[in-house]
Amino acid sequence: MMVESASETIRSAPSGQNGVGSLSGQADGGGSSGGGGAGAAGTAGGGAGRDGRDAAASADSNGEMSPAELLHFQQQQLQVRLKAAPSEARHLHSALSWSANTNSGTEQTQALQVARQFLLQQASGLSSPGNNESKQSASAVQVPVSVAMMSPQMLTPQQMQQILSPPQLQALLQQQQALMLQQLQEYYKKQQEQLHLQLLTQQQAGKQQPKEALGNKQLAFQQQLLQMQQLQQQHLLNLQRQGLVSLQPNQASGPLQTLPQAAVCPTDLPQLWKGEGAPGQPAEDSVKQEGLDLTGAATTATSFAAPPKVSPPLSHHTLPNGQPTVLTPRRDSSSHEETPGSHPLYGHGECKWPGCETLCEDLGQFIKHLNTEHALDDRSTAQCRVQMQVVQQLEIQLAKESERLQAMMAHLHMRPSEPKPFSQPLNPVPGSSSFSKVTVSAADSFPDGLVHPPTSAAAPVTPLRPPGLGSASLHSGGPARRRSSDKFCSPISSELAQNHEFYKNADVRPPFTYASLIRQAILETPDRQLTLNEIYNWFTRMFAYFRRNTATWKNAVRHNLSLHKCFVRVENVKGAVWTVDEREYQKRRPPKMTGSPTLVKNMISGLSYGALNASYQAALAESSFPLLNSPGMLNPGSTSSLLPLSHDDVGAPVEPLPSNGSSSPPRLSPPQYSHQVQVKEEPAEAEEDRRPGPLLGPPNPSTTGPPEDRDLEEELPGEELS
DNA sequence: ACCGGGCTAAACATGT
DNA sequence: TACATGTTTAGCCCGG
Repeated sequence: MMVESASETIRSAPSGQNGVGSLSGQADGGGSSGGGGAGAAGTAGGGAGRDGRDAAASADSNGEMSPAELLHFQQQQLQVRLKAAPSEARHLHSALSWSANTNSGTEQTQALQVARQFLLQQASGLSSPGNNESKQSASAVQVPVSVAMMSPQMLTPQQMQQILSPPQLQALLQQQQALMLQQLQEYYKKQQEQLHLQLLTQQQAGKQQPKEALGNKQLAFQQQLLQMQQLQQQHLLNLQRQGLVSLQPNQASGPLQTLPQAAVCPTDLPQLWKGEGAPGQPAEDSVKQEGLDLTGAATTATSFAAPPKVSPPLSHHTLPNGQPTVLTPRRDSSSHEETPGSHPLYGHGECKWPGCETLCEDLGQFIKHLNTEHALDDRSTAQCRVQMQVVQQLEIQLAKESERLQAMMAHLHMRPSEPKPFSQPLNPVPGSSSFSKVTVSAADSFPDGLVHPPTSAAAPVTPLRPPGLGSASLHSGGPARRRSSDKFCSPISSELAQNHEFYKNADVRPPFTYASLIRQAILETPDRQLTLNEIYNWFTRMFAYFRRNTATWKNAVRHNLSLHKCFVRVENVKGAVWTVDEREYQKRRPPKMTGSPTLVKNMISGLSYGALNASYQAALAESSFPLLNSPGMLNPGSTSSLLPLSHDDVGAPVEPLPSNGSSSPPRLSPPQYSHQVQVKEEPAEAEEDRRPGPLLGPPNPSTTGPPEDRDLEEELPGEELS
């Protein structure tokens, strides 16, 4: 045992025990075990739905440049961005190509609009610039998501550490980064050519177009840019807050790392180009029109300032002259790649300053040039901003790609899981008996060792999807680990409902405590009572994880039933059944929550994400409440689409608290609880008694609501009790 | 360091 | 006797 417990923490030992599905195992009585059925189903997707579209940003940019210039600039921007941002490029590309084909002015405009829409959507999370608060919340939500997508880091470093060993962490991070970078780079290359063509065509078309149209487009793009900037900045901030950035301090090459820096110091931006530099020297492309880009930059700058603090208040402090001073221009180790003697803005004998290709014999000359031509003035500032935007685009793109990657991994991981990955790998090692280990194996199991690290990958991925997954799988590692989640778990029902398929098919240990699961099982039934065997069946039916290691978890179930007062054994005609005494159940945890400090804390965090954001998010991630139920439960519909958002904001913690319960449905009245308790002694009566209760009457006659609803209700009451 | 909650393992009692 | 069901106890881990 000792050994096992030790391993438990790590969760790596695969033990599977009698791997063979123990499903039937519980043959005896009740038997309704009915096969577990797996309905596969959709991966649900949850997928991030956050739709952006709101981006209201009103564009105001006053056209300070001529339409032609604007177009030019615009194209420039596009090019740059495209180079950097593959996926976006894709969209823009499609839009552009479309226009190119038609070659008609209007159509082009449409194409641009499409592109713009796309951009707006990307910036979705951002709300109207005018509203700081809303902006914040939005960003809060969004950031996490994207961050999560970016890598396994979605979990807080601590969590990761907890779950994985340092080497594992490293490997994961590197894997992820490498993947993403690769992806981006590849795409970038592909798109480069196409974009070139597209841009050319667009240019032609553009010339024929009325200037007004161009102006509009420009505005649109500017808006987009602004939004992007916001998004990115927020994102970066969050990254920093969450310490994610720190995680990958070294890798200088990828966009990933560039991002943080970029956000921090405009001067570093150029590096971005350098780094990618490969294909067509972006710098050159983007530059080509010095005059323009200045204007362009200027324009942007103006628009920038104009709108209500577009720039993220947090990171950037606006200087007196309106320039955003971005934190410190710290030259990080990474950037140093480029030899000490060199300068990030100097390469190939020329100045890499956007829009400036001035040739400089040597570094000294360059420095001189830099100080004279690119001194701290409005122009430079504006250019910086533009560059920042570019970087932001990249960031966004990266986030999107990451998201996609995650989704892909999740997808691949999940499906196969049923048939192959999960079950097989896990079982293999029957040797040990502790099932806890099994879980681990799941993670390891990723046979290919590919990216789809179910667990690892999944974790990050899941933020959206199999919410539980991330944490769950990870947590699966240790029994205890779960605990934390449990606190928030109360809304298990919703969680389960949403990830039902996932847990059903994935051999992931659910992030809930036995007690909560048992309760859930019982509450899901119409009469709210189950025999032990039925509980077993529920476990195996609902969780693939419990189809193995039966002995262990069954013992745990029994143990929990006996141990917790909240589970009441009722002698029934048929035998003994177990019921839940909500009052007791609520007492259990609420103690902490209800208490106040903690509770309040949680509440607050849940309500005002702004502040605790980072930590809170981390907590959420850990808790594995992906979707965060509370809202979801209430508004099932919304949930899915807003997953990310809801997830973040919703205060998971809140749910347990009845406080807001008021909003929710009626909830149980205290009396009901008592009913249940009573029930135990007189089963038959008890049942009847319950029904009277508005909510309870589940099954048949009186009441209606699905089990879940009841849960909610029940959960809420807790406070009162406490 | 302490405490409480949670998980696992086991021993033991009972009933079928 | 074997197994299911319950109850208890003990040890470990983790987070507050």
